[in-house]
Formats: sequence, structure tokens, C-alpha cells
Amino acid sequence: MICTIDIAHQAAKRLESSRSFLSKTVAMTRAPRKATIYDIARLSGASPSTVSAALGESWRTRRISEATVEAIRKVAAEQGYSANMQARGLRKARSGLVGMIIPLHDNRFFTALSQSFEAFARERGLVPVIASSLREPEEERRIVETLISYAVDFLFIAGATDPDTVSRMCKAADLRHIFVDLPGRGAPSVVSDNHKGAAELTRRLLVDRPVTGQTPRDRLYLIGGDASDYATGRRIEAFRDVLTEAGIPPLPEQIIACGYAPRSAMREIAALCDRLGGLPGGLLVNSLTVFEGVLGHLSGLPAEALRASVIGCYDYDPFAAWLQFPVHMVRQDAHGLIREAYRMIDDNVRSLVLTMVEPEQIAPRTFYDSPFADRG
Amino acid sequence: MICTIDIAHQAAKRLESSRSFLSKTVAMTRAPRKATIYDIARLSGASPSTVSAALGESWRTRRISEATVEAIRKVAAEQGYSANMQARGLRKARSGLVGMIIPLHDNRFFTALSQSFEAFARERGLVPVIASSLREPEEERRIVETLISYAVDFLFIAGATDPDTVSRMCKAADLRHIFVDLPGRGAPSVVSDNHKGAAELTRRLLVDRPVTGQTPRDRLYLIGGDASDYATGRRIEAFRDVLTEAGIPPLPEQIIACGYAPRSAMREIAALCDRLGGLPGGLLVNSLTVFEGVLGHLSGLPAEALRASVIGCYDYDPFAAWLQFPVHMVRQDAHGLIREAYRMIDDNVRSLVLTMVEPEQIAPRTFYDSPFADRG
DNA sequence: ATGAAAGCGCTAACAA
DNA sequence: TTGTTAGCGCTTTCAT
Repeated sequence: MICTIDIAHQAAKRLESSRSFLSKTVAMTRAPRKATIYDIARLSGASPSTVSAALGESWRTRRISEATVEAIRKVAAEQGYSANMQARGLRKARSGLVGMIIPLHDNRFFTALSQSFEAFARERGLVPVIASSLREPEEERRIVETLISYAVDFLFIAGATDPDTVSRMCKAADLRHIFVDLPGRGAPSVVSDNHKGAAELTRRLLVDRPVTGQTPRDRLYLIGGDASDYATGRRIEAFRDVLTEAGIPPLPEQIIACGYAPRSAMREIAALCDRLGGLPGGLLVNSLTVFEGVLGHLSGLPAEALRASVIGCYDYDPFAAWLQFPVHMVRQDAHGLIREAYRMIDDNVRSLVLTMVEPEQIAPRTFYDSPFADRG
Repeated sequence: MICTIDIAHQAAKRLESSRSFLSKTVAMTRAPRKATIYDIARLSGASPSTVSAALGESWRTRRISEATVEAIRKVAAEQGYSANMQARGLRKARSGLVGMIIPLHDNRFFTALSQSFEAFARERGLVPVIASSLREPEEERRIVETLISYAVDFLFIAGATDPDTVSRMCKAADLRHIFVDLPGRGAPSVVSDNHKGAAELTRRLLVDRPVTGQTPRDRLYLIGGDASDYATGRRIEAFRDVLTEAGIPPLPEQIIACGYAPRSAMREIAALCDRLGGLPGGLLVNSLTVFEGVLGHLSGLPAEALRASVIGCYDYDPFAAWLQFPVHMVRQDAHGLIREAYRMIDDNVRSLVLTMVEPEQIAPRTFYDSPFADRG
């Protein structure tokens, strides 16, 4: 239900609106055109170019006197001047915007990337533009095109669905770009060591699984992800390697790469449980979104059913780490991934390098202190 | 640990880099300057203004012949032309960018807002710029200033820390803005019905609490949030109202508005448990970030200790909904909040209205099917 | 039905 | 030390 009230009447005192504030608001009919350097020039008696220099960084090299700079800045402050970045960007051929594409916002791994991306951008005085592709190649292309139109200074692509096309477009526009999480062949990439993370996780599940028999239900299963993407590929490889070493190489049906959508994961896990007559002995869940879907199915099961299984999840979520049953998680170093990507930008790396950042295994019910834990 | 390899050498076959792709990459020394309408004009034999019209929307009213339009578009496509939005924005005095400020990315309520904000923006052909203030008024101001510099077409502010200042700045720049989640007095606002949500949650806790005695440990406590913000104020009010109606009005120490940071919440809940000699009978946690901190403390307690308490949390997280102990959650309708905010923009609402959108109570261990559940 | 020209606000040569 | 000028790429009158 939606309900709209007029603050000026009914809820004035609830919001403690002061009369003066409101009346000022109402009186303000039309804001005057925003001040430009020409206004400041007129008001301060200097020329537009001097104003431009005084207000920017170039006044030192142009040897404007400090007195002039002070005077101009004073006037600018009085007028509430702020530079028009479109004009500046047009002239300087760089916008001050930096882009990042993520699959979606609503996932703690990707938001950890966003949060770090933004922090590093601001350190450099850049404005981050974060867009989500929903893992649609078409959407991804549209976003790249748009960001090129806005002349972003560089672009990070996390979870690229069509890296070759992205690289082609970026190169045509002379746009520096770095792949994160999922690598590309047309630009430097920073990824997690997926094989290592998944191998450790698989070993953990192997050790902790409640049963060690040979029936289908006693086996370990991997669910979720896209078999054609690099990260999933490496994780499946690790899963296979570890089980093979352990003398129980996985059958094809133990690997269910059903994509990343919660809904399809929910369907698949239900089907699996149907086939097996219950949960498998161990389950390696290949992403948080997949885990959400799995949980949707698990929510229908009695608590005892869960004790027959050990669960691991690639990626970390602070709440998922603390479920009713123990969950082993792999925390990718989002901050480290982004830091490395920025390092490549700062160092102007152009060669096709692939940098790996190690993930970390997080034991069930562990409180992980994130870089932004003093924020909320 | 970080490890960098050169794809061109070591991992070429791992990534299945095709030689042709790589060599093409290397050969491409310098991308040519991006094509402009002048290039397209020259190549198609039309004038720049005709090209501009043909490539945009105005060719109908300018009565350019379909043939010309086709020809021009063909050339543009061949050249991979894409408009320079800085130039267009400068000329048209609107950028096509739309801004939203959220406290932080790493929180499922705010990312639900982001995801919807972005979806609605794209429907309208706009580019969303989402920035996080970390709840710092200074940062918030800087962001507003920046977004004004980039001439965003409108601005949503979620969880404003200093709404009056934001409104003043926006008005000076003639920038339309809407407050979301936390209202402001200088612009239309869309908020959840915090009182209703918190009242229902409190009633639920009252009913479900395991003990009903009169000792301090048997009481309900509210933790987290900023007593000076509107949402927290309304929730505290509801908490107090319900308990008072129930004949057990809360003492001041039952309301611990210790901010939103996980760390401080962790400290406060630890101190509370110390004072009480254990968890209180019921706990209303005022946000997901606070809940993370609380969880950090609970993770040290034995499972039995938790059975003496009933937990509720304002805001919903799909994983938090499925913890070891039951958690009652209030899901704010993020999609609805954003939809209403866009409606105000579309309808050009200027009056100071406050629209309320109802939140929804989610029972423990419930799978909520989000608007983006078929994505991952 | 199309072209010429002005100008959005800024920066960077080039003058002075 | 400062001012003048050209032009970034686009849209939009105003001519034709």
C-alpha cells in the first residue's frame, strides 16, 4: 500500500519543518543560471582564462599571482561556482569518469568490488560509474557503448560475458580496460586463484562429509555456474582434480553447471534431491546467487536432513557464513583484486598479463572483519 | 599472495588465446581518433547538421528524407560512430546521467535500491551514477557537488545524513531531487512506513519471546541506528508504543541507538550481554549492518544461549533470514520505493510530499522471490 | 529538404 | 603576470 501526504500540511510538525525553511523554499521560484567562469571573470575583474587557471591546477605553471588566485577563489566561492565537467571533459578529452561493469548489484561479492572500486576512484579524484549487465552480453555491449560515449577514462569489467567483443569495442575507442574476476584475452586481467580456492574447498568438504560410502548420495556435487566461463571452468577442474586424487573421480552428473540464477539453482537442487532421495553427502555451491536458490529448496527440508550433508560455497557472505548448518566459504579478496587493477592502470600496463590474487577459506560461523566494517 | 603471468607466454593455451587474435592486438598500435559527425558528414556527403539530425531524433521534424537518413546511418555504423555525450550534454544542458546516493554498496537493502534504480533508469535511456556516502555528511556534500558538476538530470538521495544542505545545494543548481528512505524537508520524499514495520516486528517479538518475566534479561531491546534520523526515530517510537500498550514501557537503556557500524554494534551487544549476564529475551536489530556486528558477537556464544532470545531485524537479507536461530525480518519494498520516486520525477512533482510505501514482514526461514531472482 | 553558423563552458596556445 | 583566441563535438536557429 502506498500513501502520500503533503508535508506542508499534515506532517509539518512530525518533520519539524521550520516555517522559515518552507517559505524560503516556496519563494524560490527559479534558480538563476549556474555561474560560469565568465561570470566569475566579470565579477573579479580578471579574464576567463585567468579564472580557469586560478580555479584549476594550472595556476602555478601559468604563474598567476597568489593574490589574484585568492581573489578569484573568493568570488567563485561566493557565487557557489562549480566547474561544468561536460565542458571541461569535452575540451580535455577526458571526463574524470571511470566505469565498472558488474553482473549485478545485489550480491556481496560484487558489492565488495563496487565498494573498493569507488574508494580507489575517489582517492584519485575520479567519479565511478558502476553498471550491472545482469550477465547479458547484449546489455554488456550497450553499457560499454554508453560508457564510451561518456568518455570514461578507463573501464573495469567484472564477470565479463563476452570479453572479446568488449575488448574490440574498447580498442576502437582507445579505451583502457581491465578484466576482473573473469579474464579476457584482449586486455590485462586480475582474477582470483579459482583453482586453488576450489581445491581447498573441495578438500575441506571431503574431510568433513558425514558419510564416506560409495552410493550416489554419498558423493560430492558441484552446483551452479556457467561451464563455459573461465572461473567456473577452473573450479570444476579443481573439483575434479581433488576427487580424482582421492580416488573417487567425479561422474559427469556430479557437476551441475546450471548457471547463476537462484531460480534455476532451486530447480536443479530439487531435482537432484529427488533423484538421490535426499541431499548429497557434500555440496560445493558455485556462487552466492546459486546458494540463495539452493537455500530456497533447503528451507523446505527438516533440520535433520541437513546433517547428512556438508556445504561449501565459493564466495563469502557474512550472513551465509552463519546459517543453521555449517557452511565453508571461500572469500575472494575483492579489495585486493581492485587494488591490483588500479595498479595496472596507474602503471599503465598494456601487456596481456593475468594477475592472480589468492582467495581465503573462511571456516563456518566466522566473523570476517571487512575493510568497511566501521561503516554502516 | 599475488602472482602475475604473461598470458602471451605461459598461459596462452589455458585461455585458448588464438594467435590471430593476439597478433591483431599487438599490431594495433594506436586507435584513430573517434569519428565525429564531421567525419560522417564528409563520408556521406551531407552537412554536419543533417548528420546530427539523422542520427538523433529530430530528423522527422526537420523532414530529412528517409533515403538520406538511411545513407547517413549506414556510414555511421560502418565507422562505428557513437555520439560524444559530453558535447551533446554541453549543448543541450542536460547530461543523460542520473544520480543516486546510498550510504554504502555492501548491504542488501541498498543494493536492492541500486538494482531497481538502474533498471528504471535504463528503461528511460538514462545512465545511472550511484555513489556511496558512507554516511559521512562531508562525503555526501562532495558527491552532490560532483554530480552537479556532471549535470545529472536528477538525483535520488537514500539515507541522507544532511538533507537540508543537500536540498540547498540542489536548489542552487536547479537540480531536481527526491529523498528516499530518509526524508528531507526541501524536496519530495519516499519512505517506508517505519512505524508500522517496526510495530509489527515488535509485536511479533513480544509474542515469540521465550520468557515473559520482569527481570532485565526478560526485556526487549532495540539496538542500532541513529536516534537523530527519521527512520530510527519512527522505529523507536513504534517500539515504545507497542511495549507501552503491552503494559511494559521500555526503560531508556532498552534502546541502544549506537549507529549503523558493525563494529560498534558488536561492542554494544557484548556490553549488553555482560550487563545482563546473557542475551536479552528479545532483540530488535535496526539494520543489516548492525545485525552483522551483532552476529559477530553471537558467533562466540553456544547454540543454547540463543534459544533464550528472539531476534528481529529491520531490513531483509535472504541469508540472514535463514540463520541458525529464527530471525523475523522486515522487508522494505525497495523496488516500490524507487518506482514511486521515478513516478514523482516523471510527473514532475515539485510539492513537498511524503509518500509512504509499506514494508512487509517476512517470517523466519522464508524464501523471498526478489524481482531479479532469475538473474545471477 | 538541407546547409551555414553560432554557441554551450571550458582549456591551452599564443600574445602581450 | 595576464588577456585574446580558437576550438573540443554537438544541437539549433535561421537561411536557402
